[in-house]
Amino acid sequence: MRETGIPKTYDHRAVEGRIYAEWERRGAFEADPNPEKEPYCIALPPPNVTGALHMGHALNGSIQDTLIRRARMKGYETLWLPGVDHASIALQNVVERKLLREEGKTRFDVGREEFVERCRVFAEKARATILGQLRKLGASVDWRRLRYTMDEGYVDAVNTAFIKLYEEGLIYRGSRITNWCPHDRSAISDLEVNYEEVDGRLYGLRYPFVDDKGPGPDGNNFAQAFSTRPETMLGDVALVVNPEDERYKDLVGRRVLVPFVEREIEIFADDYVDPSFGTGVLKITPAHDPNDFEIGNRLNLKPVNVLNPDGTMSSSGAQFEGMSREDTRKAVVERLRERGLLGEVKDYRHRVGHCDRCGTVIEPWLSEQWWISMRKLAEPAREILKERSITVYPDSWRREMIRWLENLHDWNISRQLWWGQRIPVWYGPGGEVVASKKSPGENFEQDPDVLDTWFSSGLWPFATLGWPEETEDLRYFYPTSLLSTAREIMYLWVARMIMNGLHFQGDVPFERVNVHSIVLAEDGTKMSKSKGNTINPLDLLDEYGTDAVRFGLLYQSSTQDFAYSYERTEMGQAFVTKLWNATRFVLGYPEGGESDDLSASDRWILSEFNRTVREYDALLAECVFSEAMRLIYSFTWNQFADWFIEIAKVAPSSATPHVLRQVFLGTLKLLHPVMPFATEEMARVIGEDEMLALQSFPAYDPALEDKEADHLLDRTRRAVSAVRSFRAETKVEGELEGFVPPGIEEGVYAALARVRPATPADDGKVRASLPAGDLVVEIVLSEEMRRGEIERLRKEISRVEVEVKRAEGKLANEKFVQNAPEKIVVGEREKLDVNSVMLETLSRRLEEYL
RNA sequence: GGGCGAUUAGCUCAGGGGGAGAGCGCUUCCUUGACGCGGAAGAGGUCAGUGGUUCGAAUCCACUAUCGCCCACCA
Repeated sequence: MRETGIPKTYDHRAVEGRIYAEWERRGAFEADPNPEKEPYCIALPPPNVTGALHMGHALNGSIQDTLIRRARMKGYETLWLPGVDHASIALQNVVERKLLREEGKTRFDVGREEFVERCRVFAEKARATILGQLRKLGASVDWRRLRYTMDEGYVDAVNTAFIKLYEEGLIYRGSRITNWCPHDRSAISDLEVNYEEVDGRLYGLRYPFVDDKGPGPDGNNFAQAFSTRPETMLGDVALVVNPEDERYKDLVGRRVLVPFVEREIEIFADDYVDPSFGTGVLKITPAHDPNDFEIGNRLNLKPVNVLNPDGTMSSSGAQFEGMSREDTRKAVVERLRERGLLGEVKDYRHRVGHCDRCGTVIEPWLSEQWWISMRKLAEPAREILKERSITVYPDSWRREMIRWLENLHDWNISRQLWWGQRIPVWYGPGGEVVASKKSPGENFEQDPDVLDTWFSSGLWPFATLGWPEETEDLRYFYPTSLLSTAREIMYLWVARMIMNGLHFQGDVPFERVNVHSIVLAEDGTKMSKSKGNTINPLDLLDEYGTDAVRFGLLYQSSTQDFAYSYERTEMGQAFVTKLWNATRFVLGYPEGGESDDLSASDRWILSEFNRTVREYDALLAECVFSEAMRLIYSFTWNQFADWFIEIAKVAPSSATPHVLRQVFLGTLKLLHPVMPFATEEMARVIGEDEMLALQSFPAYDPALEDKEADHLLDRTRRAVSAVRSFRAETKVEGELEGFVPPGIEEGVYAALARVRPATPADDGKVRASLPAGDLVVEIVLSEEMRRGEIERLRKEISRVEVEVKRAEGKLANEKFVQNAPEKIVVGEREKLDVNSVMLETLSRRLEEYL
């Protein structure tokens, strides 16, 4: 064995940067329309420019890069298109918090122009960070095509989409109840509201009668309703009871007074009211509750909006004007108590909406907003999913999206935020409303609002390829091949991309969707900054090496969420080391030319490798990463390293040097998509001239399948293991003598089991009979070992007896023989035969020794 | 209130009608000329519970328990 002079462990820090630079220098990741090749394209889900990448990004990056590199090696014109998202509301919140923390100012203190500039600067910085992290991760994206949702071209696509939808009547302006965030002073969509259980109270509110019909049916001179938000009573415009409610027949049509605002309102009947809830009387506040809004519409009542955009009481709030909604609640309750108008107050656990971005309690609030009418857009998307024109892994998410598409409401897309794409609508001096990219004339004012950030990202798969221009890129790469994403944005983003793709491009945005796991903290809970249990992927990449982290993540990745495990990363690291040492072995192994003189071992490893190629590739194609990792790991470690390398040391053929190198290089190629840096370096070390990234992926070759060699090596390895086992149990040292079992590779067996062939002179000596599946290995023993051998035989016999009985029992069952598949029955018969012979052999041996 | 998923070795998790798997941890042995981030040999599990379907169930079905996650306008 030659001295290789190669360090004993692989040093990722010394390798990764150099190799990434080399890939870039070679233009390895660049893709352009090429009529001679099939396209394969993934549009990277653009990370938000709000900070740094997290573990989810690391996982999804690993997944996408693995698929992309595999496709590239398989000969596709492969484009991974990178980009980042301006993240309107999220970034605005981040910058606002920073402003408050560092300067004690709000966005209103600095003004819109200055604030937007600060957002821009922040975004620039975050973007640089993120792109650096993608490089660290080894992402093989085409950097020339980097897109940003605030790029001029992208904004133009956004405006085009808006104007088109507006002209088609699918975008409209309307005054409705929206989810209002008083902190952001903006409307948000239904999907941006998180409902959380909170311990609240249910307050009994009494409305004194102001007509002359005397007390109510319960003898009181007031009607009582319950509310969790007593301050909203200032906006009450009616009370409502159920028309079927016998108790309140006489209440309908009577008039009561809303305290404080001293407004007289009427009691109506409406089916919506649940008589069993509270008193069965419902207060109607159309400006602050979506149900009330509808009931108010039915009753033709004008809403009274009592809140300002910042959550304080408006001028309609009488004496409470200017107070916060929280203070108003306390004050209203107190004043009611003083006036004897407060009924029961009960503890009440209920769900309250919070702003997804800032956590503020959402106020249902009547305001004028831009909406997209969803019904017409959703229908084609639903059809496409129903007919499985998009494959979704796992399929349950396809059904979930269908369900969502069947029940969705119109989408509020205007935001009263500052950071984002301005709505391309202009208001003229004469009340004109014009949707246009540019000002339609003098004295026109552009709508001050910006678009929901998901409106722009919904165009991602085609806007990144040049849309609305009919570019060559768009024609060649659209629809993209696959979208890989976390499930938390299936509705926010994925479903909308499908709708938009079908609407604007007339085709699906991607052929397949991979819904990946969520990476949880080590304790199985969600990672969150506030809990302080986040793991920074960059730290991991630095400590363990990118390839180890990628392998660990893919090994854990399935359709289930998983708790991040350092063990898996350590496993990846150990795997890299194992490969590195195999590299050193291959490098130091004697060279040999091509030879046809293949041994059974050579043929076996080629056959085994070939089968691995087929299965591994199929698993990756179906996004079954965890199983693919298990398979390639076990081939590399348990077949190639544990057996073939050991055989190559002791029983090589003239072809072995070539086979060893061929299989090892093939393994590096299989692993390259997953562990790009280390495999690239190893290939270089063993003398490959061309970078792996530019080489082709191993293809399955039926000619390499070799059942005979598989069978032979299977028997040989069992025989070797049986002897090793025997040695460990009996603690015999040194070389053994034994009879060579039939149908095995004699040289391999003798060398690895360290068994010298017995001679005819040994025929009469004491032997150990070692069962090894369907063969028996016989070892010559010294006379003094006879006693121990008797014990060992008894144990073996009782074990084999159980096997025989089990098989006999099964085969004696007529129903089993009749109903079980032929294969199973035959298998059972074979087991019975093998074990019967074994039992006979062992029993005979035992008798001889007794 | 609906829906989806999970419950498998001490730990973290794969698997998915025909003798229970991996990594880590544990035990014994091995400084063999790729590798102690290693090698060899082991120990360890009525696959949450109860019923059912089946010749056969950890696997399919129903229910129960526990834990997650989505969705929903009951004040």
